Amino acid sequence: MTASVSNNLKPAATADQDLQPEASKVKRIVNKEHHRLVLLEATASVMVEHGISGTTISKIQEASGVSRGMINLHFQSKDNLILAVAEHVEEEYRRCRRRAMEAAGNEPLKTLQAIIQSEVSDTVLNLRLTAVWMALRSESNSRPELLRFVDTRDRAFYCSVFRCLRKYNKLHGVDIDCRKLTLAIMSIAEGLLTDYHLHSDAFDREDALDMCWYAISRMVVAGSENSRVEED
Amino acid sequence: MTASVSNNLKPAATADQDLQPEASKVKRIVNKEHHRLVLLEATASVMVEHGISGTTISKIQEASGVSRGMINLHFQSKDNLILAVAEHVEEEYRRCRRRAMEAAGNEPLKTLQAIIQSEVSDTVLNLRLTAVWMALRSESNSRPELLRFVDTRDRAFYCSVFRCLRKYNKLHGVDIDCRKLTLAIMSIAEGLLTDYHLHSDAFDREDALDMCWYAISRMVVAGSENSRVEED
DNA sequence: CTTTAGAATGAACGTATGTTCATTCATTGT
DNA sequence: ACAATGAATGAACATACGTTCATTCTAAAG
Repeated sequence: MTASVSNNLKPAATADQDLQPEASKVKRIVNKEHHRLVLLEATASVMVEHGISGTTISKIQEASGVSRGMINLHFQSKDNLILAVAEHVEEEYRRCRRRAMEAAGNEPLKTLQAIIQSEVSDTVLNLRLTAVWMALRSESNSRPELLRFVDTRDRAFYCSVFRCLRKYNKLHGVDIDCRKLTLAIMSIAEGLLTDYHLHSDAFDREDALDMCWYAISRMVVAGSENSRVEED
Repeated sequence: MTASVSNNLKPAATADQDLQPEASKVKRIVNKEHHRLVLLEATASVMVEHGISGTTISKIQEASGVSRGMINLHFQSKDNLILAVAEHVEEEYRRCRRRAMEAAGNEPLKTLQAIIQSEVSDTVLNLRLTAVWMALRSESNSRPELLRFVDTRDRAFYCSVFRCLRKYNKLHGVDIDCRKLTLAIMSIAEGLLTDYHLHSDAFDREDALDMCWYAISRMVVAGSENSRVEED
């Protein structure tokens, strides 16, 4: 992560070598970082396949191909490794959602649709992410430090949905309860995640998106004029 | 469970003893059954407190107070015990929901409200049930036999909600998509369960019910006349 | 080429796991 | 009161767990 930042500085640093004694160790650091990632990915895979109770050092070693001692060398302990996996997977998810929110325009319902679409897409609803999340969530009662990586009450998510609804209110002169509907929408998204986890084979993404958007558009347009939201 | 059924038959059976040789073993069976329940409850408690990966024979022994060997005597193996806990907790949940559905009248929205109310009540949303469910769900990928006890796609739940909406359609001459809204309602309920699990302390039951019912009533009444559902 | 720093290894260790089974204990039937 | 039945016990066992650390390997510096 931080290694690649100082990577391209190396050729320029010839005059004062004493000031950058670390710059030449780049390749090693990159290698180390590479192994770190291999371990994180392997651990996630083991968690998906064997659940948290089946995630052992031996299985991780087998899946990653690196030696037994590497785990403690990189992460100090297995618990720490699990924590790092949580961090790793959560960042992946966060990055994906941020991209979806940026891509949307400033038409509130369009933005909302983009958010929902992203939430149902295979960048969020996939075996790896859902399985790891469920595993971490089930452990978060006994390991509270895991909670923040798999939370249902993400402020950023809440805010972006809330803003869409508030904007919609102003634009159409209506008065829907933005807080309640935001929570409802977040709840639906959470429900879909659980459903996907338990039925990844039978899960129909389009169908889910359809259901989701039907529900949302009904919640949003209710009471106001019967202006339907089906634009495209 | 089955033991208490034949319990009160014992005094009457004096004429033909040969036909009921089992009737006298009642007290023993009751004792055995009692220990079975103690083990199930203790295991559930350990799962809540330590997660599935922290649920060990030693901890169960400590929590239940019975001897180490009892677990294999009653359940053959630890895996089997976990399965029995799944069965046990799921039955508890199912019984509670059935009661809620029976209590409701035949006014569709009233029935729907009763179902939702039950789903948010402390008989469903409580530490024990949610924690055990989450633990089992996280393991259901590697142990598919657990799925049926913690499924998101419960047919009985689906049907009862669906019927309410269909009845509402007929009653008010509207044409909401019952399938989609049923799935949406189920999704919200699932989302609340996850949220409760991660925030049992901060969770506000009334607030959740409010949110839930606001969302549902908007979904249901949208497009039709602006007949509000706020009756009580 | 030689030296050196730090990454990588994996055998070894102590502990904890799930299971077994010879034994003890309590209840029932005679 | 006395066998007989089967539930309950817990020490003992083999295996698997997470962690350690003396050693080997490798890339950079002199």
